[in-house]
Amino acid sequence: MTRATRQRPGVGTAQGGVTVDLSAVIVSASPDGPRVLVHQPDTKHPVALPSGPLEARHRTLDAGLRSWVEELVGYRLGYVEQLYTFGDANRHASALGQPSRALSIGYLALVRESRARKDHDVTWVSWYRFFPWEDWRHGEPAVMARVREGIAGWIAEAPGDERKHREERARVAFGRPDDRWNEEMALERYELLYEIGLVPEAHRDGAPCWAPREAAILEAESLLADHRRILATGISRLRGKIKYRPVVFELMPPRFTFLQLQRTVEALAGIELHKPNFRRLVEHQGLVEETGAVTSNTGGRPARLIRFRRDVLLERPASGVGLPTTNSRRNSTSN
Amino acid sequence: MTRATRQRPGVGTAQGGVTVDLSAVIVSASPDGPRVLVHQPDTKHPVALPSGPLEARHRTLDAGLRSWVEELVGYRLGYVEQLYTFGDANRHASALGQPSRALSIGYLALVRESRARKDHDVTWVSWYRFFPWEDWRHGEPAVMARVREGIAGWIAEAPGDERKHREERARVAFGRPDDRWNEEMALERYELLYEIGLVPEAHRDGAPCWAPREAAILEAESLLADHRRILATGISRLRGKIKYRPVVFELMPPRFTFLQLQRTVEALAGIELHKPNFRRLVEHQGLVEETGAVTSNTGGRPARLIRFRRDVLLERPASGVGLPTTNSRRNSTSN
DNA sequence: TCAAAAGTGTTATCCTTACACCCATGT
DNA sequence: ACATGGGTGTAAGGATAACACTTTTGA
Repeated sequence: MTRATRQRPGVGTAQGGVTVDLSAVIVSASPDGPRVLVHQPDTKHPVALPSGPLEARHRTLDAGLRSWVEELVGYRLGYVEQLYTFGDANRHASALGQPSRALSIGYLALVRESRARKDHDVTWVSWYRFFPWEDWRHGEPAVMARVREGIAGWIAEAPGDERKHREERARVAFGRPDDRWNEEMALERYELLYEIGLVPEAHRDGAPCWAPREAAILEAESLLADHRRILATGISRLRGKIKYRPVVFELMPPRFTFLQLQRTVEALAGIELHKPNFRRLVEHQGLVEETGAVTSNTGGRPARLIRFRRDVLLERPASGVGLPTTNSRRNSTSN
Repeated sequence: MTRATRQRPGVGTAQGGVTVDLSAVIVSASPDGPRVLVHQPDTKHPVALPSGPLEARHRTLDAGLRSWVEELVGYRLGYVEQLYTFGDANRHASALGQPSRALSIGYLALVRESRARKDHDVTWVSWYRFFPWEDWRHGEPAVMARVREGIAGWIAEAPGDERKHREERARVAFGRPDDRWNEEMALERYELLYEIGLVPEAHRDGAPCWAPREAAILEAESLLADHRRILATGISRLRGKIKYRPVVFELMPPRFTFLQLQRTVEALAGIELHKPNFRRLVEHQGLVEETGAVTSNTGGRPARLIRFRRDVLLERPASGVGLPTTNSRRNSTSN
C-alpha cells in the first residue's frame, strides 16, 4: 500500500494516544491596556490560558470554543477566530517519555467587557506582563536593553557566516535601528527569544539554547506549557487584523469617543498614533457614525460620542482602522 | 471542579476516539495554470488531496508534513504553511453514527516542479477544475451564469428582511456588478455555494440546503470529504499571501522572464494584470535581479532572464508581487 | 511586413504622513 | 490663564493605475 493510499478515512488512522484541547486567547481592552483572560487557581501553579478538552457534542470547533468560553466569561463573544494548531513533540515534554502527542488548537476571541465570573479562577491581566518588550506606547520600553544585550551576545558568539545570518534574523524581528517599530512581528520576536534561550520555557522544554539558563531573565512572566507562544500568535494576528478588518469595534462599548477608539487601537498595537490623522482615517472609511450625544468626561473640551456603523461589516468587510505602514520612520513621541 | 481547572495537562483529556490527519494542498505552477497534486487510485474512488495520518515520530507538525510530502513528490518542498484545522462533526458523516471526531490539519506547500513520482497514484491537475468560477483570466468564465442563477434564486426565495441579508452575503463574496473581481474571496465564495447547496457535497454531508440536490451541478468537480473546502482555503491564503510576501518565487524556476513571472501570478490569482505596471512594480520592489542572459523562446523580441534576489527574504520579508487593490474597477480584457 | 512580445515614458489620482493651527471645557 | 483634549486645514511625497508609444525578434 502506498503512502497516499493510506489517506482513506478509517484506513491507517491508528495512532498513539492523541489528546486535543482548545486554548483560547480571550482579549478585551480598556483605553489603558489590552487585557487577556488567564487562569491561576493559586500561586503555586503557573499562570495559563483558559483551555479545555475538545468535546464531541459540538458540531464545529468554533461552536465548541464559543460555548465553553461563553460559559466561562458569562456573556456572549463578539468574535472568534482559529489561530493555529500547535503540536510540537516537546509539548509537555516533562510528562515522562510517553509517545503520546498533545495537540492544542489555539483560538482568538474578542469580548467587550472585562469582568469575569467570580466562581472561576480567571482574571484579566495586561498582555504586556508577558511581553513587556511589545509595549512601545511610551517610547522604547526598559526591557529592550536586556533584549538587545542578549541578542547582541548571540550574534557576537557566532562564526563569520553564521553571524550574518543571525544579524538578519534579528533585523527581521526587531527592525533596523531607525525603522519604525513593526508591531506585527510579535510572534517572530518571541520565537527568536525562545530560540536564543532568553525565555525560561526554552530551557524547561529542553530546546537547544545559546544563552545559559540564568540569562533567561527578562522581567517578564511566562505561562504554562506553550501558552506564551499561543498568546504571541494571538497578538500578532490581532495586530495584523485591525488594519484591514473592523475588529477593534468588537472591543468597544456601544458608544465611544474618537480618542477612546484611538487609545484602544494603540493599546493593542503597542504604538502611539497621530491623533488628527487617525480620526480622519476612521471617519473617511465610514467606519463610525454620530450618535448625537456628547460627553464631558474628557478632561478637556467635550467630545462627540460615536458608534460603529454595523453596515460596514457587510458593505466593506476589508476596511480596518489606520495604522502606519511599515518601513517608514520610527514613531516619535509627538502626539 | 470548575471548567477552567480541567485545563491542566493530563486532566480531563478523556476523549472519544479522535483521529487526526494532515491534508496537503501541494501547489506548483506553470505559466498556463496553477496545479495542485491530487490522489486517485482508480476512477471508482473520488479524487482527494494527499493526506496521511499524524505520526508520533515527528518533532513538529510542519516537519511531519514536510517529510511525508517530500517522500511523495520525490524532492524538497520550498515552502510549507499550516492553513487551518478542520473538525466539523459532519466530517465523514457517512461513517455510521459513531461519536468519534475526525480532525484534519490542512497545509499549504509550494513546490517548484510538477512531476510526481510514478509509483504513487497522484497527478497534477489545474485547481480550476474544482473552482471554474475562480478563473477570470479570460474574462468572466462560463460557469458564472449558473452560479449567478443559483444565487439569484436563493435570494429571491427569502422573505423581505432575510432577503437583504442574503444580498449582502452574496455581495461580499462575489462583489457588486461593477466591482473588480476580488480573487481573495475564494473561500467565502465556496462557503456560500456550499450553504446554498449548489455544490454536491453539501447534500452528501446532509447540510441544510436551499437548492435541491439536482441544482448542484456547476460543471465543476468535487473532492473527497471536505477536501474542496481545504483547497479553497489554500487558494485564498495563497492569493492573499503573494501580495505581501515573495512566495511566488517558490514556484518559479531559477531563471525566468518578467512575463513568465506575470503569467504565474495571474494563474494563481485568476485575473489578468497590466504588463508594464507589473514589471515596474516587481523591479521597483527590488525582488529580482538580472542574470545577464536572454532567451529567444518568447515568440517575439528576446527577453532578459531574471532571477529572484534571495536577500529580500531577509531584507524585506513583507514585500510581495503587485496585484491591483480591491475596490477599483473590474479588470478589462486589455493587455 | 506583420504579429507578438519586450520594454519606456508620462500623467492623473489617491492615500499617507506630517506640520500648523484653532476651539471648548475644567481647575 | 493654562492645561487638556477636541477638532480642522493643507501641503509634500509616494504609490497606483491607466494610457500612449517605441523596440526587437521570428514567421
